[in-house]
Amino acid sequence: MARDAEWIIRVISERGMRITEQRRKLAELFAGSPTFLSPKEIYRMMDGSHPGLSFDTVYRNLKVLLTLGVIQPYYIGEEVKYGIGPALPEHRHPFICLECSRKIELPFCPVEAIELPASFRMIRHRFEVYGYCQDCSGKEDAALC
Amino acid sequence: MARDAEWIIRVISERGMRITEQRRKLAELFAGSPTFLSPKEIYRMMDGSHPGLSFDTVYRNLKVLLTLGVIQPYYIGEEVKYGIGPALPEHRHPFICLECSRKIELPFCPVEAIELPASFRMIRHRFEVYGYCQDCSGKEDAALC
DNA sequence: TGCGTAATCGTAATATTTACGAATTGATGA
DNA sequence: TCATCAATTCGTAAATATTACGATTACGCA
Repeated sequence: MARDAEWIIRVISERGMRITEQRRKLAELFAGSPTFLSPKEIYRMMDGSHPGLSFDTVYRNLKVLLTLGVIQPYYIGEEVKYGIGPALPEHRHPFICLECSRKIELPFCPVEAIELPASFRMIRHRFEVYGYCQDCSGKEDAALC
Repeated sequence: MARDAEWIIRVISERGMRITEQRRKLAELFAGSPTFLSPKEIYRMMDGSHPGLSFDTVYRNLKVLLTLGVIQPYYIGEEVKYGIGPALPEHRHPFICLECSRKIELPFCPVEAIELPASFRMIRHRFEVYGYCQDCSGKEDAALC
């Protein structure tokens, strides 16, 4: 299932929502952009093909795409930007209890927010957190890091 | 060097800036809070002891503390919050090139933004990113993840 | 092609952050 | 201790970002 503009359009349509010119353009923007996009950037990029575009339309449709799981927010610097789908295939990172070895899946991946210089290419990563789980809290500290 | 209110006050003073009642209160807030604080939360917590407090004062002093390296911003959910110093002793995580094994230090630590349930305690973590560096980009993709 | 309603526009309201002159107050030296 | 002066704060407003809403438009369906 390629994550292109048509995929986005199909997702919107399958959920019973209408395909407007604005949403089609938005899908093309997200599918074609190599960078994450802020609402203001999206507004500027859409205003060319849709003069008189309302900010309401941009924000409303961003929420639609978020709800549908088509895009995700990334908090870069001090602003919120949006990008198509998860950056990598779905996966989880573990929280590992030093006492009971219980493994709990963390609900996020730090790589989603990473910005490397353009010339670098990220292929894979490893992220593990160690500590004491709910049941084992209260044990003595281990050496930090 | 304990990271308490007096430490913050000392840092401000050593840089030749004045110790005002507002800054003293701000230092106590950051030193005493178990959570990160948003500007609005800070304003509300300070307004009790300083009626008529100006937002300008809050934002200006947040910038002062940021510049001094006393606090750091964390982007939690959709808002910016601030917390005292780095969460852990200073350390770096590596970007490792799959081609030339070059190790580049990443300028951030994902743990800074982690929010675990209150009953969990994080002791240490591991974060490594693998890919192709500036010089080795253009090689074929490896299997993702 | 015509209908019903979801979506958009245009505008304004709300929230957040920054800016600035007048007044205040902390730090310094006599 | 007191006077001085500039850094800091206050009070208010401007700038920016986000959300809200009635009137209008246009998409999807029969």
